[in-house]
Amino acid sequence: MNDIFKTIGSPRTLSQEVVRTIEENILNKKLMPGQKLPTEKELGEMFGVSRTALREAMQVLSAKGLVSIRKGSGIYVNNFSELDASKNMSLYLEINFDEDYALHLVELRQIIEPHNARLAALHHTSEDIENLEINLEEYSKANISAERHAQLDLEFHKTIADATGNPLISLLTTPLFNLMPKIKSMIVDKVRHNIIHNALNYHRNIFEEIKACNENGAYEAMKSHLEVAMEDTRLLIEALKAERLLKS
Amino acid sequence: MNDIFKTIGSPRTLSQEVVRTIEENILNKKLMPGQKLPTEKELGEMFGVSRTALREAMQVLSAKGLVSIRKGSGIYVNNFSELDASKNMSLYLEINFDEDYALHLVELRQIIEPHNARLAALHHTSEDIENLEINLEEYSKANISAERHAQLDLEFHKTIADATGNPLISLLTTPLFNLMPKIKSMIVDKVRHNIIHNALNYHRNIFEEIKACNENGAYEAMKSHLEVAMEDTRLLIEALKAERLLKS
DNA sequence: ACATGTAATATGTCATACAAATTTATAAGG
DNA sequence: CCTTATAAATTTGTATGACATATTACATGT
Repeated sequence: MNDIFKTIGSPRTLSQEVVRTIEENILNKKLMPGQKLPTEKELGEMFGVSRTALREAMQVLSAKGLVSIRKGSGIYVNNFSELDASKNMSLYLEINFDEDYALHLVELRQIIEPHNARLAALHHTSEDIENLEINLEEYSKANISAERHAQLDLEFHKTIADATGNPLISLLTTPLFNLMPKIKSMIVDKVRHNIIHNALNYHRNIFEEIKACNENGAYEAMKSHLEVAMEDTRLLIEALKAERLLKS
Repeated sequence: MNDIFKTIGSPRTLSQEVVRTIEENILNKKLMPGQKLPTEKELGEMFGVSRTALREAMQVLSAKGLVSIRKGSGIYVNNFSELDASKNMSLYLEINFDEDYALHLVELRQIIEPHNARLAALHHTSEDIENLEINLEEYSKANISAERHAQLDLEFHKTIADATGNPLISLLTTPLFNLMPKIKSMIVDKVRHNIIHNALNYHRNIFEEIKACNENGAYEAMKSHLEVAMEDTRLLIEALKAERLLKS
């Protein structure tokens, strides 16, 4: 008699129920990546719902990245990728982005990234070194756009995160790094324009220390790099505040 | 003449196109939280798609947490919450969880959490202190279940992450903390059972340092706490390996 | 054995109908 | 005039049937 009021506030729809069930089965490894699901018609009959409701569930699962739907072929359990996992996080950061976030971002980078450099010095593969070399080579060219520079900057730091050998680090930092171009373009606009060549020297130092497997050196090199980034960000915030004062 | 073969490989469905459009409008602040969208019928006419296709799009947006759909009422732009942003990340970690992840998790916690304690010592509010006190009080009781203990442990660390005043920190660490109960229960099972009271003393130390606004003390207290956690995790991995050897 | 065209299969889209929950309008009573 | 109860209109939830379109499987002819 305790469940009289139970259903109130939780009247889940049929499609949500189907989503939950499939999700559980993927979590329990009863559905494995690559596996083909029954057809929409069959699934509908199995769950006792119409094709309409079932399709809505499948669209949701597809958007989450849990299944991939191929027209004319069928529905397959997906290899849930890191990209799928971090997509919504990146979207959240973009929607809620403001200038305070820029400071919070650098603060967090100052905490994590020196350790990334340290771990990369310990665990990097030859492939990681190659990727960093390729990155630096293009980064040092004079005739590339500011957008490309920002992209290369981002990828430099991502590559180091990958080189730590800790997949959780690259997973969690990816959404953070994705904010960098937006902030960097603001800094270039409002504060100074020579920021690019400044970063190049720091990147070279970090790379050399990582390549030399010098964990302390890599740690300190990254730390110095981010201190400049923090200073630039502080200047940006001040510039934005001054701009607002002038307007009002 | 270069775009003859352009469309191949990107035949997005109508509902995906609708999702993308609404998402962009939310990102551009043209759609604000709380705002009511037109009815499904009207939206369908505006986009030139059937109600079926439009509904599939809305279900996807609802699952992502961007809109909330109220039966009989309408569809409203949602306040995209931190929970929505981190949900998929947590799911990814659960699906791909294995014993190596436990080590990677502690490694990352060792990097971030001492700084959390340090920042919490600097920026905590009186409410943060109250929450930690309530947590410790229940945590010290003898007659609560192991599951509840794990939950309180998790919340203790989450509260400190909130107390840093850096929303990015709590956002990014939440999915990590959500893995803790799973790992803790494994440690209690396989390694030792007195882990609970051990953690209590460390938690008390950390709390006192934070409350006293002692940033270095808080940093060191958290560091010590996590060194124990790392040791326990190493023991767990060894125990699991030994178990597998016996079986084979 | 291979290439090609055709049939069968599966997802994508639309239209219509009705159920169920909410909101709005209406009417009754004080 | 205000409150309340009832009814009507609105809106999302679900089901069914139909057809379009992409893929796959098969059969056919050489």
